[in-house]
Amino acid sequence: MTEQLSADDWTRQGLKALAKHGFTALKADPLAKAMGVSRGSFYWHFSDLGAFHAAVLTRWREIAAEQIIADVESGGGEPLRALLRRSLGARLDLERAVRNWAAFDKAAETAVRAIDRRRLDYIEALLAARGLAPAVAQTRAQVLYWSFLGYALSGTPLPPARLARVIDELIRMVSA
Amino acid sequence: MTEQLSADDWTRQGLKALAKHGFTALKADPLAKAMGVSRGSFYWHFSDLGAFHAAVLTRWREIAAEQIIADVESGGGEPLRALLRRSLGARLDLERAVRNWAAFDKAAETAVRAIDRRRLDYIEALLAARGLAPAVAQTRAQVLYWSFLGYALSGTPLPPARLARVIDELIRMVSA
DNA sequence: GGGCGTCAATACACTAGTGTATGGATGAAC
DNA sequence: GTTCATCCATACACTAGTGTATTGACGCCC
Repeated sequence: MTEQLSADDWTRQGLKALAKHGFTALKADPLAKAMGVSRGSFYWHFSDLGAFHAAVLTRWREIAAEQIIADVESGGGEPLRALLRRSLGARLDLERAVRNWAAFDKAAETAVRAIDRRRLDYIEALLAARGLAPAVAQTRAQVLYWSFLGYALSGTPLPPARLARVIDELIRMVSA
Repeated sequence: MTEQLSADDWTRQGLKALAKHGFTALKADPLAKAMGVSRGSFYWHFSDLGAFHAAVLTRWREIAAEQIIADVESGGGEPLRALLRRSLGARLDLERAVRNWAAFDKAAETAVRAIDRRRLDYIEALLAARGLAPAVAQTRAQVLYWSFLGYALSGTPLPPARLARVIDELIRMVSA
């Protein structure tokens, strides 16, 4: 009987709804309808909405972390360029939704902060490896990351042609 | 009788609530309670929530535009530096709240887009005036504005000491 | 083939909010 | 001092969602 749902099915659906409709869509009733079951199932797998939200956030943290790793390994060339290409090219709806959520929910804010720390440290290390002094690397990593966030949250994807130019500019900006 | 409220009093309160609690606080009932009146007043001044939201957005557009003007005029020195000092130093809760809102509300999104256009054009003109070629000015203005947005939306204000270093870096980055 | 664990449907009481209709207070205008 | 517009209160019906309690279907194990 594979018709039965697991808690994981619910969190997966949660992430999907989150990316597509924002955190306001993380409600038991609409999700249940979207999955073709009743809330009875939801409340069997999760004690309440809070528990469900926590599960969704945990899953997001894993994904967001995985992506960093993937970016590190992701290519032969310049790791910085590879990272930018991958970050600025990807679907960023989920990123945007979680960060919006973080403005309203303490747990989401904590998750976002953790991911930010991790990404920032990684970028900083990349810049240091390219020969920047620690203090400079820190500031430029910060600015570079803000640029990424601003782009992600603006919600307007770049046409590929401009994207290439933007990446070149970004690399120039953080280079000695 | 100055005890009576005007539509403007409501929108002002709306902006306050927006900055403090986010767009989910833009509801008739809680706002009325906060102002010590009943929803009867609200529904006298506004036909429905949509009309109220539109009024709040209109007011925000005026403010956000005014701020740009103020930044242009704001000082003797480098206009770019003055702009950055003022933008990165200000309270950005309202900015953040409106942009969050824009992810859920079409009218808010339109308002945000309009303000973005205006600010981008202004920054681009500043960079062009500093001697950058048009294409370069466009790209760097874009990146600079993203950095601002990323900072604004990250919700973590910088300590003044780091802020000075960040501004120096930003100016270096967009300079020939 | 009874009992048990797993998963889901249903019905219930509850909360927070919308919008409407109606009526009341207050001040100005005549 | 009546009439009128303005502004607010109250009561109502409605919607969308929460969480709980009870019950039912299904498969498995022995």
